[in-house]
Amino acid sequence: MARPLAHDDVFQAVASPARRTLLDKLSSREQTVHSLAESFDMTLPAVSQQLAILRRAGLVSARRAGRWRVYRLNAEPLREMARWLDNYQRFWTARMKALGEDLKRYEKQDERWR
Amino acid sequence: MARPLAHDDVFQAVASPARRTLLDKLSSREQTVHSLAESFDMTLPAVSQQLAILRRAGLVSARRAGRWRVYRLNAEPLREMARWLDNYQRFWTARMKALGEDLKRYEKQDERWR
DNA sequence: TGGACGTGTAAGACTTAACTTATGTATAAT
DNA sequence: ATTATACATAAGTTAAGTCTTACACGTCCA
Repeated sequence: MARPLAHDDVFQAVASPARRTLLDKLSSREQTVHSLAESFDMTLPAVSQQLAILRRAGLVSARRAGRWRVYRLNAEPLREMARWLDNYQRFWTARMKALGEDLKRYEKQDERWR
Repeated sequence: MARPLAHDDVFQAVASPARRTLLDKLSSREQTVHSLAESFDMTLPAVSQQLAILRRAGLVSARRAGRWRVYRLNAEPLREMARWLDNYQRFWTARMKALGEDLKRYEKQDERWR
C-alpha cells in the first residue's frame, strides 16, 4: 500500500453532503461520472474531483468500460465509522431512561443545560 | 428553534479527529474545559472553540458550576449518522458473499478495480 | 486518421476551517 | 476591593477545501 489506510479520511470524506449524495446514488447501482453529474448541480470536473476523494478514502472504486469510467460503491470503510458509533449507541438508549432524573436534579439546582 | 437542526453539522462535527477525541473523553464522564485541554496538545481557547462547534451540532451541552463550565456528552444526534450508516450495512455483509464471483468475472474481462 | 466524447488533472480564485494571541466577563479567593 | 481563575469570544493568520476554466489523454466513430 502506498498510503496507510487513513482512518480519518473516511469520516472526512463523508462529511460533505455532496459526497454523501454520491455514495447514496452509487448504492443503488454503479454509474458513470457523466450520469452522476447529470443529477447534480455541479460541473463534471467537480464531480470527478469529489469522486477522487471518495476513491482515496476507499469508498468507491472505478473501472474503465470503453471510454466511460464506471464507479462503484465500496462500503467496507464505513464499518470503521459504524464501529466508532457503536460506542455511543448505549447513550441514546440509556439516556432516555436517565433523562427524567436529570431534569429533576438540575432544575432543583437551578442549573440549565444548553 | 433559532436554527433548524442541521443534519450536515453532525457529520462535519465528527469529521475532525480532535472533536472525536473530545467526544470520546466526554463519553466516560463530564468534564471541564480545563480538564479536557490538559490531555490535549491544544491551547484552552482552541479546545473551547472545538467545544462550541460540538455544541452547535447538539453533541454536547454545558452547565456552569461555580467558575467552571462542565461539558457533557449528548449522543442523540449521532443516531442520525447511525441511521444513514444502516443503509450501507447490508453491503459489508452482502459484499463478502459477492466478492468471489466479482473477482472471477472481472479477472476474466481483464478489468481492474482500483 | 481526424474529430467528438468521456474523463482526469492542473491552475487559479474564493470560501471555510483552525489555530494563536489578546481581550472581556463572571465567579471565587484573599 | 483587588486579584486570580476559568472560560468565551474577537481579531488576525495560515492552511484546507471546493469550485471554475482550461487543457491533456485515451477511446470510439466516421
